Formats: sequence, C-alpha cells, structure tokens
Amino acid sequence: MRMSQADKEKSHARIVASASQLLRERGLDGASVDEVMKAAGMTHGGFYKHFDSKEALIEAAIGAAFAGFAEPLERGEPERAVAAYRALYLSDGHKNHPGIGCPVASLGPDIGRAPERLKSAFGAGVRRIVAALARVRKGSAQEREAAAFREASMLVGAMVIARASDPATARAVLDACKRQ
Amino acid sequence: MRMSQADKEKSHARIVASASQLLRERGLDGASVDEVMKAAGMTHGGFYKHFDSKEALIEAAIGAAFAGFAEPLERGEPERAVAAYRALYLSDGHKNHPGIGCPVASLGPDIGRAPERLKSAFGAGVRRIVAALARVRKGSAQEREAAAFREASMLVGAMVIARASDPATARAVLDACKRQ
DNA sequence: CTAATAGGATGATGACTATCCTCTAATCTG
DNA sequence: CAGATTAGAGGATAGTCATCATCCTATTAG
Repeated sequence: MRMSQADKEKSHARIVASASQLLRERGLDGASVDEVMKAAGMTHGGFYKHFDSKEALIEAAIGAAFAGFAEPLERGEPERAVAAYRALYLSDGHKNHPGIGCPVASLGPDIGRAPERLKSAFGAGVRRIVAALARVRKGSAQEREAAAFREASMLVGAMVIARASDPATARAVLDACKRQ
Repeated sequence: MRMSQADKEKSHARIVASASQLLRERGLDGASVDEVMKAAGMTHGGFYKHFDSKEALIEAAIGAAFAGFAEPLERGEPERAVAAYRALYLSDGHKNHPGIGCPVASLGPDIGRAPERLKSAFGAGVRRIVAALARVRKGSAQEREAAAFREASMLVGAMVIARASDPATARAVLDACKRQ
C-alpha cells in the first residue's frame, strides 16, 4: 500500500529517531534493522527504500543524536545553559536513559572502532559541545578551549563509569564530579 | 589428543588472554568464540571444556583486563606510579592500542548494558584504580577520593573522546588533559 | 481517468555464530 | 600397564541478521 510523499518523509524521520534511540540504548550493533523498523511502526521490508545500507542509517542516527543532545546547550543564555547542562549530564535520569542521552557516553568506544568518516562526524559533534562549554570560561581562547575539553572529558568519563558500575560506585562518581 | 593438566591450564590462560585483548579491541560482542580460540592457537572445538558459556569467558577476560591494567598503578612508590600512569593513559600509544589498555575506556558502555553481576565486578575494578589515585591527593579521605574519581573520569572520558574522533580533535583532548 | 511508479509487507537467501556431539589420542588412576 | 577419562579437533545444528526479490495497492504524472 503506497503512501504519499509527506508520509514517506514522516516514516523516514521515525526510522532515524527510533534508530537514534535504540543505538544509544544497545550499542552500534545492538539493534537489528528489523527492530528499528518495528520501533518505527513498520516491518523490515521497506527499509531499503529509505537507506542504501544499515551503515547509512547509523550515520544518520548519530547525526540526529548529536543534534538533539547539543542543541539545548547552545540555546539561550550561556551561563544558564551550561549550568543546566552540567546538572542534567550528571543526573540519575541521564544515567538511566542513555537512549535520549549523550551519544559520546553511550557510543564512544563503538565509534572508535568505526570507519574514519564516522569519527570525523563524531569529532565535529564533540567540538560543538566543547565550543559551547568554552563560552563560560575565563582566559585566552586556548585556555578556555582546553578547560572545556577537560570538563567534557570528565562528564563523559563520569557517565561511562557510572553506567558501568554498581549503584554505590555510580553515585560516588557522579557526586564527586558534581562537587566541582 | 589429550594434553596434561599443566598444558590445559596454559591453554586456559591463553584463551583468557586472547579474549581479554580481542574484547577490548572489538567490544564485548565483537569477538566470536572461534576467533578467540584461533588467537589462542586452538580451534573452537575445545572451548566448552574450559568455560560453561561465552559469558563466563567474558567475565574472566574482564577480570584479567583489570588485573593487568591496574596492577602497575599499585606497585612501587605512589607519586611515581601515578605520574607514570597519567602519562601512559593519555598517550598516543594507549589511544592506538585499546587491546592492552584501560577496560573502562574500551568496554564501559558495553558493561553498562550488561547484567548487574558484571557491573559489580567492573565497579570494584574502578574503585581499585580510584583508591590508588587517591593516595597522592591532599585533604580528608573523602576529598581525596572525590578528587581521584574526578581524575579517573577525566582520563576515561578523554580516551573515549580521542578514540572516537578525528586525529585533530583527539590530539586536542589529550593535550588539554595532560596540561592539568 | 489511466498507466507508470514506488511505499511498504512477506518471504527467501546466505553469512555468521553460540552451543552441542562425536571421535581420537594422550594422560591419569589404581 | 590396562582401563577410564578427557583436551582438543572436526563437524553439525539452530538461531539471528543484513540484504534481496516479489507482490500489492495507493499515489501521481499526464
């Protein structure tokens, strides 16, 4: 049963959105085409009408994840946005909902094993977040960027450690990082 | 062709060692039983004489990875050991050889999706590293532990970001973190 | 309004992989 | 040293998954 062009675009967006969430929840190879399509309300049949390959979907999904996760950091007044971002990043909610959280914390190592093209896209996403964090720092441009890189590293590492550990250790890392 | 008990133990150790490396290189689901056994110099046939399941192998491999990676940090004079650890952690060599590197940076998110038992083991490994890092800090026990948690987070996050990014971004994160 | 087109459903194919079974030759037990 | 035991090889089985081929039907160009 054929659908209109507008409907196809909606389908496309739903596929990307469900992939973006499922990949962050289960890892780069954790969601089958069939599962992604089911989560988008379809069967696997039409998938290749939307993407040339699963890899192409993954690329689109990562882009969507970065767009969704970096955007609130860039919007509004910098001091406030960054403060909110820090609190959100180190929250239990973020720890428990990787599907809508930071793609670096959920997919970083997987991307490390992926082709260079994906790494470039990922690096661009990281730089975007770092640039936003650097706005609220003092000092030279270099110093501000370096401080932002260190903060981003700490945030990512804390979330990775928290998710990979028992609850007590998780709380200890997150609390320690909040205190700074 | 049966081998002696001593030889079996050697085989066992080789299986664990090759799994420990392959898992860190390719992710928790990235190495098949066949590949692990081949890397250990055997065929897949004898695997279940050594482990009840692939999951049991993974558990042993993670334990071995932590043991190998945390041990040098605990040995010798603390100040010196910690300084060497920091330099090694943020080095290009560590970035380019995840198979013999920090298991948190290579497997963290995968463990986050694993059963609670694995997370407890992982959390214990993290605490072991944090305790060693805390020895060279000033202040109360709590303050020292918190500072160590922050440092461990930064190290892990920096390596995750560096591996997942283009070379320029990778250098930028690692350099920024070295500067602290 | 008709014919060509293309979403999306179903089903098939081929590759890969965890686990199990069988067999052989060597070790261990007594 | 004979018989029971077992490490590891080779092969088989069942399940999963990406991708392809076909079909149906609604859209849409003309």
